[in-house]
Amino acid sequence: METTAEATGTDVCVAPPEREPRRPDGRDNYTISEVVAFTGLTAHTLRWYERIGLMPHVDRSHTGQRRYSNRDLDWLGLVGKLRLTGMPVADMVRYAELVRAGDHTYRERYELLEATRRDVRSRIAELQDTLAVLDRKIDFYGDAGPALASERS
Amino acid sequence: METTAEATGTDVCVAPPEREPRRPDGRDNYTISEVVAFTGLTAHTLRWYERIGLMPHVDRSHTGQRRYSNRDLDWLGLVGKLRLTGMPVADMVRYAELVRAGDHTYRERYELLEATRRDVRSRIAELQDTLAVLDRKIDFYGDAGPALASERS
DNA sequence: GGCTTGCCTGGAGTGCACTCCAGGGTTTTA
DNA sequence: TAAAACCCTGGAGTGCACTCCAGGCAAGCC
Repeated sequence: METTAEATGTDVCVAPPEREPRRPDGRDNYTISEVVAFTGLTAHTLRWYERIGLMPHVDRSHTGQRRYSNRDLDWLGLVGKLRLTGMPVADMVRYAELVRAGDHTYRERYELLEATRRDVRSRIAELQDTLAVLDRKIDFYGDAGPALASERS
Repeated sequence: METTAEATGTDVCVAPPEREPRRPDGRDNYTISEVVAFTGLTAHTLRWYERIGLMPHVDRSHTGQRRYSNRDLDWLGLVGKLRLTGMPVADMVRYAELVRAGDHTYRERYELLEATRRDVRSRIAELQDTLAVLDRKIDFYGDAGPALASERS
C-alpha cells in the first residue's frame, strides 16, 4: 500500500491535524514517506513533481528508491509557499528550469520573483477587501437578528 | 457569436484591462451581455451559475431572454468576492440554498459566513508569510547579484 | 425579405492539479 | 524466511470550474 498518514498508523483514531514534524538535523537523506510527513504532500504528488520537472533530480539509493536531501526539502518548502499564492505549476516549473539553467538566468528569475510578489500583494489586498465585505455582512446579521436576515447583497 | 469583451469591439486593439464599467443607476434590468461587462464573467458562466443553483431565479423577457436585476448584480458581487477567497462553488451553492430557504436558516448562514471569515483571515496570514519569503529571496538576489544566485532555498 | 447580432438549450469538451491502478521489486519485522 | 510494509513505473482516472458546440429562435436595420 502507498504510504500516507492514513495508512502508516501514525495517526490512529482520526487525530487532530498535527503540524508537520520538524526536520531532524544532522541528516541529509530521507525516504519519500519521510518527505510526505514533512511536507504534507502525497508520495504521488512528489513523484509527479519530479516527472514534470518541478524538482531537481533527486538522488536514488542503490536499488532505485528516492533519497531526498535537505536541499530538496528546502526547495519543496519554497514550492509549497508559491503554491499557496495560486501560482500555476507550469510557472513554477519555468522557475525550476531557470535555476537548472545556471547563473545567466539570474535576471529572469529575479523578475519572475518580483512579478510573483506583486501578485501576492494584490491578492492580499483583494482578500482584505473581501474580509471587509464579510465583516459588514456578519455585523448586519449579528445586529439585525433573524428578522432582517433576508439577502440584500 | 457569443458576446465577450473581445467580440463586442469594446476593446479594440488589446486595450489595458479596463475596470468593469460602473453600474448605471435608475435601471433594474440588464441583458446578459451587460452583466458580462459589469462582472467580467462570461455569459457561459452566468448561465452555468444559474443551472447549478448559484443564482436565484433570474427574470426573463417575454421571449425568454434573461433580464438581471440590480439585486442579481449585488449577489454576483458577493459571489465574486467569495470566489476570490477560494471558496468552492459547491459551498456557495449551499449558501444560496440557505438564502432561498428563508429566515429560519439565519443561524446556519451566520456560521457559514463566520467560518469563511476565519478562512480568509488565515489565508491572508499564509500569504503574508509567503510574502516574507519572497522578500527575503528577492533581497538576496538583489544584494548578491548573479554571482551568488544559485539556489539554496 | 435577408442579414447580422444577440440570446437560448442540453450536453460534450477542456485544462489543471493531482490521484489512483496494475504489476512488480525491496526492506523491515516477527 | 516468510509476511508485511514500503517503494518503483507508465499510464489511466478524477474533480473542479468552467468553456465550447450545435442547432435554433428573435429583434433590428438596409
